Amino acid sequence: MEFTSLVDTSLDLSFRPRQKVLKQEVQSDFTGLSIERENMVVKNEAGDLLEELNRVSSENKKLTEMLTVVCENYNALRNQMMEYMSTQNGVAEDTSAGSRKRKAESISNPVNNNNNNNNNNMDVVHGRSSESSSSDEESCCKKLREEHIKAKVTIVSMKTDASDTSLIVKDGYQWRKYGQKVTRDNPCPRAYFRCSFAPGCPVKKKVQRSIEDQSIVVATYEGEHNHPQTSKPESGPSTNTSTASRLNVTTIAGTTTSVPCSTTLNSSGPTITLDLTAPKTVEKRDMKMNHSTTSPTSGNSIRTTTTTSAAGGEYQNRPEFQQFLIEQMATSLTKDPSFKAALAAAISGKILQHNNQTGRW
DNA sequence: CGAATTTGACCCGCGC
DNA sequence: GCGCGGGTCAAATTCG
Repeated sequence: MEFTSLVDTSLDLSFRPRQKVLKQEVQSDFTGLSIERENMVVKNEAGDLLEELNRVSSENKKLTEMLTVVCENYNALRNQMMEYMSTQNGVAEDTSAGSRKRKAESISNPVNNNNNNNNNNMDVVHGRSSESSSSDEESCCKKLREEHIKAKVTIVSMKTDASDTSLIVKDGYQWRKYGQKVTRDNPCPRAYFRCSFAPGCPVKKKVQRSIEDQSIVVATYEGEHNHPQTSKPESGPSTNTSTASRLNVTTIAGTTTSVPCSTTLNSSGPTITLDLTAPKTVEKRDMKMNHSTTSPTSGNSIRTTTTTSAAGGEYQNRPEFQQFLIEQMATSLTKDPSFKAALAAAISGKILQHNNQTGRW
């Protein structure tokens, strides 16, 4: 629902009419030829500019009022949407096991169905209930489901040996590989894993080497485990979603724009990479915080792409880190149209409130 | 021999 | 409507 993009709420507040006049004055002073006729032209222009200023001010006022209305509508709609989502969450979860059905599956025997995990069993059970719903509801639920899944996406990057092509990430959970694909944007194959420890565990992960640095493996986790961790990770921190919150691994909540500091390796923005295994290595140049020890088994260190980290607490106090963090936040906030709109609304609201109190404007 | 992995085929959403 | 590409399935193969 990108209706913020329908209305350009950005305001160019850098209106400086005086600048032009000053420029003219400076120019005439510079030439040293202050002709009377030129002064007349300047005076006339100043008058025009004053008029223009008044016109723009009134226009600005109108726009501010319109903006306030738009923001109010936006907030109202958003609240309605949130309410609707909360009421529909149960339904969305019911159908969250996926809607796709292969032709072969419909004619497959029960033995084949036994090979499927409980996900598919749930699919069968809930598929019936969703059949009764209308197509509109179905598509709506699908969108909500997608948003629901989106809210649980965690991206983790790990430093591994570039020669190691296994794409296996030892994160303490038991994964079953169910597919591999070469994607268009990255020549390195992407592997698809499903959590195989608990039959009904909906968590999936995609593992792919970074196109920029082949030694870095990017794992994308989708969903939340409904069971405890099977074993301790062999190296570095756990990269599952439950511990991800503790480690502040990049968790895409809702839309990517809501992440103040996007740290996906594929994104164009800078990356803070916390290597939680070597405390003394700091790559200052690209603000990569390395923190690595040697793994007892593989020797691979795990870098956790993150915004902040409990283990990286000492780095948070570093002025470079804080400055970088502030810059990142400022950048993402200024890029966010909804933030701009909210800010404009807040400012205009304050001004209007102040004017009402003082009776001026 | 059962479990895990590989891999080609299939499905489906999306852009043109 | 068609083609493309990402994601998934499931038969074949490998491994312990």
